[in-house]
Amino acid sequence: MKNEEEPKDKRLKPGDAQKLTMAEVAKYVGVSAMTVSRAFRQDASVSEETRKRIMEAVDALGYVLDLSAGSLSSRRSGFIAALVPSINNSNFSDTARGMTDALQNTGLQLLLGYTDYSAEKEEELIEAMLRRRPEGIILTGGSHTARARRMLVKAGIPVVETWELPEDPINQVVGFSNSEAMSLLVRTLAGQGYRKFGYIGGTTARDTRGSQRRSGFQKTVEELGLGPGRMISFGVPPITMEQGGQAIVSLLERWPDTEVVLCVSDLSAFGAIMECTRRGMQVPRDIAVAGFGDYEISSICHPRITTINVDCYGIGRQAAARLLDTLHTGEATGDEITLTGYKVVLRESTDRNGAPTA
Amino acid sequence: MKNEEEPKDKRLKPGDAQKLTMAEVAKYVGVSAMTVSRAFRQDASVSEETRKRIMEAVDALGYVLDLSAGSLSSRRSGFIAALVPSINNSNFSDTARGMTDALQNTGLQLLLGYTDYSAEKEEELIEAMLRRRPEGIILTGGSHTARARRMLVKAGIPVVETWELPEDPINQVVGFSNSEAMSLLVRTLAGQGYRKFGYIGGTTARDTRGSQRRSGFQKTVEELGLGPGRMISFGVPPITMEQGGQAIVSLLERWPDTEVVLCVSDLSAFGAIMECTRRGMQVPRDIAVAGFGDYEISSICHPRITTINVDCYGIGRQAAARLLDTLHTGEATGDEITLTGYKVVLRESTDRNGAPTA
DNA sequence: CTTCAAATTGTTATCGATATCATCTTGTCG
DNA sequence: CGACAAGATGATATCGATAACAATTTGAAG
Repeated sequence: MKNEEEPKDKRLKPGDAQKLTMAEVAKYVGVSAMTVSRAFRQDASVSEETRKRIMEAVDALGYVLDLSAGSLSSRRSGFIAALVPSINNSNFSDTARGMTDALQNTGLQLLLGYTDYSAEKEEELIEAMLRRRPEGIILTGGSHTARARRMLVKAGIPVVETWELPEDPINQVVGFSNSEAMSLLVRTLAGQGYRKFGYIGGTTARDTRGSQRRSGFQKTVEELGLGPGRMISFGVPPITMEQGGQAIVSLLERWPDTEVVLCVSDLSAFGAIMECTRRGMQVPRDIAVAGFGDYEISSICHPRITTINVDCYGIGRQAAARLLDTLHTGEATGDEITLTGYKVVLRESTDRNGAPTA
Repeated sequence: MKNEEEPKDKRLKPGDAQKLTMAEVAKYVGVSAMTVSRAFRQDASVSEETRKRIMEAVDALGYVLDLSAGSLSSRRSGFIAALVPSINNSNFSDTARGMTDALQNTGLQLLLGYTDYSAEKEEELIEAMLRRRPEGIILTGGSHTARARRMLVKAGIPVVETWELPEDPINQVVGFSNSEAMSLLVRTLAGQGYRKFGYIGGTTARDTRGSQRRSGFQKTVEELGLGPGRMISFGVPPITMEQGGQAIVSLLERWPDTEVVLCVSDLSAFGAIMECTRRGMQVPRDIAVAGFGDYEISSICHPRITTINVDCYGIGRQAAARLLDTLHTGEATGDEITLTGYKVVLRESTDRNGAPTA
């Protein structure tokens, strides 16, 4: 019944993939493979005329450079590895974009992985990445398994840790103190007269930045003599918008007189605010809420959310830039800490003068 | 002044990166390199005892497999390339996650790139990706430059186009009709009694899924005899939340009696709703709004947003699964179209019975 | 005690580019 | 005009693993 005669035009013919090599391009042009190789790099010495002829042949034949072969002999993979906790989080995808942009036109390509906030997953990924012999690696945070650290050091490539200030950096750092940033937010709000502070975050273990924010909160509230903060832990980090909503409900059940609630991220803050609105409470009139991260949503939603703006994109961009520096200067730069900025963005959700809308 | 005697403990010593090779591991254990190579693959025939000894040596020496060398000789790169328009968009990052998950434990790694909704950027990226000799490639959408198509066909690897149903597929497709999905939404809302439809989208050219949604809207509104839709184009796609807000303002200025506004995505719908709220209009009492994509925000915000739920994660997962199939069956599978589901999710933002809150 | 198949390990060639050094032009300058 | 530097190109070895085939060992069956 099968009609073998049907036109198999578009079908993938195995033979189609004529493995074209540089040597064949070279033969076609009448030069050596080495010259073709040179023609692909701008620095190399090939006469303009030859390069032009070669490029025409490349076009005509449809040759595509094979970097896996190239990187073996040149001992340069052309990869930069980057690990982020999650890519569905726009803070981190902004960071990834910053890295991609910084690597533009450098001949380096980003090899991206998601750790899912897990140090074990990170360890696995680090090994998987190192097998590709990246020329540098960018990590999120400073908590790694012992084996991960060992592999990184042994790899002998520059490492940049981001988004935090690790106590014991492996190499370079591009980030900020999450604890101090949260502290600043607490002080700012306390300066506006708030006294009864609540906090919503995930159950602590996995998300180190989250726990740093939490401890910054706790420490500062106590320093200000405002007693122990009212802490709610809800769900495995990263906590969702929905969990933010659930969390604020339990927080207010337990401590109904809370004046302002700080959240580990804008996403949970947003969920919290929406849940309050839905329950007929007005933010900030009845309860003030603040987030962390300055996600797009926070400047758009109603009421707009007070938050800490973090230079996510800049973290990625600078991390990649530091790496490039180190690669160029021959890795002698040593370790540095590059601090990235953050700032409190006061918006409607903590406005002391009450009702968000008219 | 420089103290050369300082302990350079953590500093990157160039010599640290003792290029360990398989041969050295082999010598250490007293076997051949080939046996070490075998020990790394589960299928290969190595006695358990030998494998154990080798793995202990690998651990002791800190050897990490070099896949760039491996892929050259095995002619299998272990890469799957994937191009998405943007990674800051959670719909696409869900798709990326679906692909990553599907590739788990297959020994294949995702090589991810962002096209920024540009066919030229896509062409560049396709070339960059092909230089790594991926074993398959996943694209978003069906619009590619002529050269991109040529390169893809020539590469002789399976190609999966996603998120749309291209008229002339290169190879396999995993997606749905954006136009029909939008059409379904229009019909559903018309069925609820809405008559005066508005539409908010980006200026069309770049985002092909966006323009398909737009044309689905326009066609259906006319088919239903509701006259030409009221269309506002605002900003270069992907349009932001903020642009959604600006767009609905101009739409309502021009056609104040509009009953329901459909938006190219939930993000613009959200921005539109928030802007309305801010201006004292109630959604859906004064104006109904619907989105597209069922982003997390839409089920959390207030009012909750009516939208089209798309199986973003499933698109990624199935695209990768199709690719794996094709790779296993030796590429003979030929072309197929895998339809992914979508459904209308009716929520408060288009509720005919009025006021969102009590 | 053979014999032969299966299991285990080794040897050699090779993947496709690039580093390195060698060769050959060309042109400038004393 | 000779010498030498700069520019362009080529020949060969090599990067570090794996494919393919060969060799050896082991064990079960006859």
